[in-house]
Amino acid sequence: MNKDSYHHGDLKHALLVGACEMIATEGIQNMSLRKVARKIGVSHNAPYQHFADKEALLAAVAQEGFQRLTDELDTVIERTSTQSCVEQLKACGNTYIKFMMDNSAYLEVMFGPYPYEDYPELAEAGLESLQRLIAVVARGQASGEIKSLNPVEVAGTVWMSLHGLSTILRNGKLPPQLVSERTPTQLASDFLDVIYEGILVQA
Amino acid sequence: MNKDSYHHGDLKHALLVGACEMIATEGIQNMSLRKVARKIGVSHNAPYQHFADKEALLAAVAQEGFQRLTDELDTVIERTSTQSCVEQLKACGNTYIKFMMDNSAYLEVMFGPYPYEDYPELAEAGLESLQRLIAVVARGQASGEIKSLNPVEVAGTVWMSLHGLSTILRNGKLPPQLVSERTPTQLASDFLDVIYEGILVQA
DNA sequence: CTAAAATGTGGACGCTGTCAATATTAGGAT
DNA sequence: ATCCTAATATTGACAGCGTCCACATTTTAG
Repeated sequence: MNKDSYHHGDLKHALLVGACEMIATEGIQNMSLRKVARKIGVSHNAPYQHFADKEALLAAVAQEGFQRLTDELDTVIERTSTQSCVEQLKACGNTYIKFMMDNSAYLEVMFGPYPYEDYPELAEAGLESLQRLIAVVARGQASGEIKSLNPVEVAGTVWMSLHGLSTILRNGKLPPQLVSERTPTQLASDFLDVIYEGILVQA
Repeated sequence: MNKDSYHHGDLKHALLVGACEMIATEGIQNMSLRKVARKIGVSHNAPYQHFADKEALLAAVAQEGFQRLTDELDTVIERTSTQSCVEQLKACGNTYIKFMMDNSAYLEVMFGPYPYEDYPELAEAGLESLQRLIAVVARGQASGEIKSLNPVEVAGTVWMSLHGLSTILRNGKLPPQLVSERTPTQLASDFLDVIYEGILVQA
C-alpha cells in the first residue's frame, strides 16, 4: 500500500508500534493519542477507527506485551528443556526481568488499571503467561524437585515477586542497600533464590 | 481560621486529603488538580502556592502513604511483640495487604513513576517502611527462627511479593484459579506461606 | 503603620480526548 | 466496468486539563 495514500494500510499496527515507542521514550505520562497520530502522519481522529478510546489502545499494547512475554518464556523453556525444572524456573525469572528491563514500555502498561471485565482478551493473555510458570512448577513437582504444594500457589508467588521487583526497579532506583551494584538480572536471581531456598530454618 | 476568608488556612493539608479522596473514588486517571481545587472551594491556581506541579502533589500523597504504612507496621509489630518473629512477619504481610486494600488511593500512587532523585523525602519514606520488615527479619535471625541469609535480601523478597500481590489485586481481578474465593488477606497469607516454607524439596 | 512576603484570583495559552459531520477509498455484486 | 456500501481517514468543534502571567488580598515583621 502506498505510503502517501489516503488510506494508511496498516494503521492499527502502526498505532500499536508508535504508542509503544512513545511510551518507551517519553514515559506513559507523556504519551498522547494525538502525538502518536502525528508521528505516524495521520489525522488526530484516525485512531478512533481502530480503538474505541485511548485506554483501549493501551490495553492492546498491554496484551501484545503479554503475548511477547509468553513467547520469550516459551523460547527459554524450550532452550533449557534438558536442565532441571528448578533451573528452568530460574531461567524464566531471569527472562521475565530482562524482558521488563528491555521493554519498559510494556512494563508501564501491562499491569495498569484496565478492568479485566472490559478487556477479556487482555486477561486471557496475562493468564497465558502465568500458565507457563505453572507448567514448569508442575513438572518440577512431578519430578520431585519442587514441593507438592498447590502449583498455582507456588507459581503465583514467583510471578508476584517478579512483578514486584520489576515495577520497583522501574522507579529508577531501589533502596541503595538493596541494590549494591547488582544488575537487575542478578537481583532477580538473588531474590528468587530466597524463595527457592525458603527462609525458615526448618523448611 | 474562617472558612469563607480569602486565605484558606490549611490549604496544603486540604489538598492532600482532597487528592487522596478523589483518587480513591474516581481513580488516578480521573483525578485533576482543578477538580480538587473546586471541591475544596478554591481557585484553580491556588494549589501552585503549595506544590510546584501536579506530580509534586502526587509525590506528597505517596509520601504520606508510606508514612501511614510505616505507622501501621509499627503498631502491628508492637502488638505482636510477644509472638515469634515469623508470626510478626506474617502479621506485617497481612497489615501491608490490608492497608493497600483499604487505601487504594495510596496504592495507585506510592509506587508510581516519580524519579526518586526529584523527591528524596519520598525515597526516604519508602525506605523507612521497608526498614520495619528488615528489623523483624533481623530479629528472627538473631533468635534462630529465620535462616541467616542477608536480612535485606529476605525482607526485600517479602516486600516485593507484597507489592506485586497488591498491585495485581488492584486490577480488579486475579486469574480466577488463583483467587478461588479467598479474600485478599487470605491470599497474602497463603502466598507468604509459600515463601516462608520454601518451595524446594530439600531446603 | 507600613513595606514586604505569603497566599489566593482571574485570564490566557496550548494541549488533550472525544464527538459529529464529512470526505475519500476499497471491494464485491451486478 | 460500474455502482453501492462499508471501511477508512479528515476537518472542525468542544470542554477540560496543566501551567504561566499579572494582579488582588491578607498576614506578618520591622
